[in-house]
Amino acid sequence: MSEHKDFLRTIVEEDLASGKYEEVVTRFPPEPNGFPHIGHAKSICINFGIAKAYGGHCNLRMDDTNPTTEDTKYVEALKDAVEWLGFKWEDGVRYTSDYFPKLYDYAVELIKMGEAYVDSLSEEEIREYRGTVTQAGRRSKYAQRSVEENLALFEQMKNGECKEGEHVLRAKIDMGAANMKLRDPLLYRIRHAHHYRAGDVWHVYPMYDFAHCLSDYIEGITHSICTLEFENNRAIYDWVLDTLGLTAHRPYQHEFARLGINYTVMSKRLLLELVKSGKVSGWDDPRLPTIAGYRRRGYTPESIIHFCDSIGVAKANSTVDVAQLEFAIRDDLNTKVPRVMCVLDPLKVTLINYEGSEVLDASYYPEDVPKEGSRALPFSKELYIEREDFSLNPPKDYNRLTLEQPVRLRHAYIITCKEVVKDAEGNIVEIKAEYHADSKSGVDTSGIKVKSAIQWVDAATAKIVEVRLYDRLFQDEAPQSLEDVNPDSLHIIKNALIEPAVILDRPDERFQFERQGYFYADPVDYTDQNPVFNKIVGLKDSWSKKKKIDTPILKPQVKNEQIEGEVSAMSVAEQALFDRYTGELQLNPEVANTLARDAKLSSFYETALGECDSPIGLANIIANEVARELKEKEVRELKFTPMQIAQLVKMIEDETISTKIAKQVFEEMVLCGEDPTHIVEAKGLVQISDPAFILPIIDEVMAKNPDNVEKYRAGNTKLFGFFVGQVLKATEGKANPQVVNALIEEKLKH
RNA sequence: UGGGGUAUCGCCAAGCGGUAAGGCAACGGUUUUUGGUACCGUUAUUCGGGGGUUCGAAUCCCUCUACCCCAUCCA
Repeated sequence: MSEHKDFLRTIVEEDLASGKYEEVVTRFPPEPNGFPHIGHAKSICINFGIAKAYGGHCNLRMDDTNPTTEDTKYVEALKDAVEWLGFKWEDGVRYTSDYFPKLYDYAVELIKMGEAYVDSLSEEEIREYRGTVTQAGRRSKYAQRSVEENLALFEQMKNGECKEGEHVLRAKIDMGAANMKLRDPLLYRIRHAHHYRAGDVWHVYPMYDFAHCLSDYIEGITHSICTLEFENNRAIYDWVLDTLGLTAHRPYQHEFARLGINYTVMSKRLLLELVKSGKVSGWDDPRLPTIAGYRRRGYTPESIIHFCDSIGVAKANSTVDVAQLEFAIRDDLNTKVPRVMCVLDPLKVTLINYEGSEVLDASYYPEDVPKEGSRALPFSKELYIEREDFSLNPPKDYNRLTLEQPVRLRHAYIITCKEVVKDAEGNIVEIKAEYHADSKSGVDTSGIKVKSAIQWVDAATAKIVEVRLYDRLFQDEAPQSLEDVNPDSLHIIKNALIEPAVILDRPDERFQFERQGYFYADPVDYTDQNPVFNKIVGLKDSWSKKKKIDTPILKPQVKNEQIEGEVSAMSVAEQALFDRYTGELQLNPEVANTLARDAKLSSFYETALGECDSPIGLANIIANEVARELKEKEVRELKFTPMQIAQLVKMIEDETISTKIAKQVFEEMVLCGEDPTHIVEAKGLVQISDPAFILPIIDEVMAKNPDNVEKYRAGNTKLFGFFVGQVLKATEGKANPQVVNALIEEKLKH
């Protein structure tokens, strides 16, 4: 993690520091109705990570309130994912279904309080009564049922005496609420379904909005962290807990943006479609962004965690470039994994001047990886190299084998091409080459300069392996449907050749096939008879990139033009005020506009005007500073009065205080409502304009930052603000900024 | 369209009135028996647009724009 804290950690730290909670308790609450994907990994890292970082704990809870979609196989997958990532949950796995009895009791309590009712409208009617985003809904006539009737009905619902859809339990909140979620949300619905865990005892099941907040409360959760789409639900979350009076040590919900990655999909629906349609082999298909998929592909838990840490946590919807994920796995594997040689597309090479065979000792790790180990590498007359590593008509900057250009066989000798053998169609089928006996790796005395070293295998001892190459599953950067799948996302090479140590010694399960990428022995299909390797990720390849640059694609640089919308017209009264402000009072039109359009502001202004005859100064501070305070408050809720603002403005006008100090004083007034004159007096905030006092401070600042002085004099005039800021800070804001500016300018000249 | 959110480099993302962090990507260069790694350097006079307040604004005020979420008996 970088030094900065994300907003969630900032909140947690504040809550801990203020004593709101003694210990942080979080939870990861998936619904067991699908396989977890890397978006869940982000949530896991956040929830478990925060708990760990602040010495608290995190629960794993299955949010299983919908019996028709949930299944044990998903809870297993969820547990696996958390475990594989290396996190530990507190005690056993929790289940919302375990709280069903408690939840039922809370519902009964709400009914008794008159805060919930049994509604018997049909599903369509409920929808209709809910209204639309612009129109208020209307309440069902059943909302008038008595507490007794509601109690009896709810009991019948629980006992299975009602049909599905016949009744629901709803909270009695507000059918006209602007927040649609608050229009008497459903709390319970009837389901005569078998619950994978609770069995058949229940006939009513709680809805998310009712169950989740209470489950959090029951578990003593402090910070209930979820994704952005639940922002509107927070109002119900708070309503339920507050209405039930569960306010003592209650949790609060905080939302962050879910993870998106380009060229893939994260929606449960699309993932399920992919699996069901057979476009992928299963939930653990290595092309899928599921945890099981990444795991099978060969990603390490460390790489996933580092990735999640690297992308940050914020509230802006965003799509992370898949390159960032690929970086995380390369970066992790680079220092961990042995290097071996594998030839994917073999081209035979016969060494015409070599006889017999030998065994080379080759290190598994390059010099820059601090790990030890080597393997025996057989070498003889017949070898295979990668077809790509030989060229008859080499492009510019081609570093590999050509008719004229020798190349080193990694860990072995330098070879020179002598003859190219072609078949009837003109395809190259074999290279006849000479090796240089005095060029053996490590004891090279040949003096031959080569431009690169290439991988190879010994024909006699190489093993045949299956290699599965994966490309992005979708061809569209932001795929919308299965239409966008990449038809070419899987390439299976049945006859790749690999050096024997990989198969015989099995020094690891992940390897770097030199110059190609990182590969993983498939945990499912690998057998001794048919070894299978999955390509995790390729190496960075600046060569193939370079070749592509020959045909540069010029993106048309279209800058979206901003459309200026129309400002709504002022009412007659507002217009009259505006005219007076700009005319008689000489206010800036913008300030006048702000004041005139806001009744709270204009009345505040009018009152203050009676106390002080500097209309412009008053208007500025009211339209800017006071406006902020009045955004979510009424005038009577303010601690300060128009008269006090008038006093403040007077002090600015007679230069007792600078505008900077005025801001400070204002902050104080907002909090305590004291007279500005008192605040100024108590804190000694009188402005200092005497150069004799300021000059030494400037000297000090300049002496402390000689490099910045130099930079400024070299032309970095942006640093001017830095110096002013430093001097102001040193005087706790009391120095007259205008005087400081003038003095610094003078000082910095030479 | 009511309400709730969000906008800082190609992609993430710090910043909370005083020098526009960092990572990924890209581009140069050095080292290299992996066209890998590592290392060095370059890449935002500008923060969605326009105004305003201020000595000083990405940060405060006004306003406009764009995008996301909400009208499942899903979570």
